Amino acid sequence: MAAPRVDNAPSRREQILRTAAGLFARHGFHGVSIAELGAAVGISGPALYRHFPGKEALLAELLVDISERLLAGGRERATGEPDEVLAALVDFQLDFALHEPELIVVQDRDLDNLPEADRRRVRRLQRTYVEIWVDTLRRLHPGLDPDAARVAAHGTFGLLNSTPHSGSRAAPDEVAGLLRRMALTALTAL
Amino acid sequence: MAAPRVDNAPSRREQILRTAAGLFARHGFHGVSIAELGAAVGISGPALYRHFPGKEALLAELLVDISERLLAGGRERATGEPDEVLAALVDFQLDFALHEPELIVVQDRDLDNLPEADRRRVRRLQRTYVEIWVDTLRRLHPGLDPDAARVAAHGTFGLLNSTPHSGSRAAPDEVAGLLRRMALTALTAL
DNA sequence: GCCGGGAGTTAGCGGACGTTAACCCGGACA
DNA sequence: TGTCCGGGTTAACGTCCGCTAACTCCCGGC
Repeated sequence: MAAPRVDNAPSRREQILRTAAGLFARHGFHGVSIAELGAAVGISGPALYRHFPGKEALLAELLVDISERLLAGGRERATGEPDEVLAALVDFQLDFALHEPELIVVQDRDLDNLPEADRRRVRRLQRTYVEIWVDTLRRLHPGLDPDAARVAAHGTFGLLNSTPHSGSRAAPDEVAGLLRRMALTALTAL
Repeated sequence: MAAPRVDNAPSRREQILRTAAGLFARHGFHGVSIAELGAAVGISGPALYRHFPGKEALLAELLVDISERLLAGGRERATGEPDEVLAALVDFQLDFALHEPELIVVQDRDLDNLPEADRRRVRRLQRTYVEIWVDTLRRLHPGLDPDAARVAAHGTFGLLNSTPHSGSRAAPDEVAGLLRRMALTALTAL
């Protein structure tokens, strides 16, 4: 009975997750109460426990889902000529950052509010995703130091993920084009 | 039992601020209790109120100080040929990010845990700092759209500030060199 | 027409946290 | 030498929060 219902539209659950992402992004995990979250989806307080075993579990589901989606997206684009792979990875990460900025924010803000087990799992997923970037960069620039590649990858994430912070009201595709160009240009400096 | 006051020893206040920065960076503002913070500096709990009127005031002092230092550093380097100014700004921001990663983290993680007044003040300082970058970029690339310049500036911050997230144990000056090169290269893509 | 269970409600518990109160103590100095 | 006072202590208060309990209601299947 505790088995997850794999129905095709548990809309409440998803609504809660989406709303939680927004609130956590704005106020931080500890800055959002169960009651507030409930109110934000139109139910109140303890009703959330009909859908999630607890607040931490909710955060865990959010973060695991994000990192799994990033990893899956990365894997889909990992094969081929390194320059094309890199371009695809940049576009993918950029798309994610532009379309779901809350998730980007939550992921690096509240990672350590997770219980140990989930945190380790998320870290593992993230590390694997980064390794795709590292491998691609090293295929493109043979002899590049792995640590340097890792620094470059994280730097590129910072660049591409900067849109949530800049709160730019400029036209989204111009922002996208600019950041893509900056990222690809930066990565020629290796 | 109080240690004899050595002149250049950091005062209690400073010790508290420094320690708070580290703890806030690791666990977030709401994730650190007054008692924990007190314990971390060797006193316990309410003694902090001898030095600060409250927890929020402590955070405010941290954040205002950070953004004032950034702005001051930016202003010092703002005059001269735009390419040289830009290089100096990159080096400055990079230095800050490498030497005080906790402050970088706290600044964009806990900004909205500030009381209104302080938050507005910090935002203002930050905006002014960004404008130095924007002006420099537009002097370097005449006709560059101001919004685009702003996006580019924030992107560069993201790139340069990525070191706290990457937790790289690579040699610091190699990291610095790599990120500086990436940033300056990226900014040629405008 | 019953009835079983998913989904919601309010009441309440226990613990943590920020803050205040009341007290203490050691040293600088008139 | 007596007195202030800065900086520390512990106790306690009030609030908020996560979570549980107990109850209600709607609705689909037999």
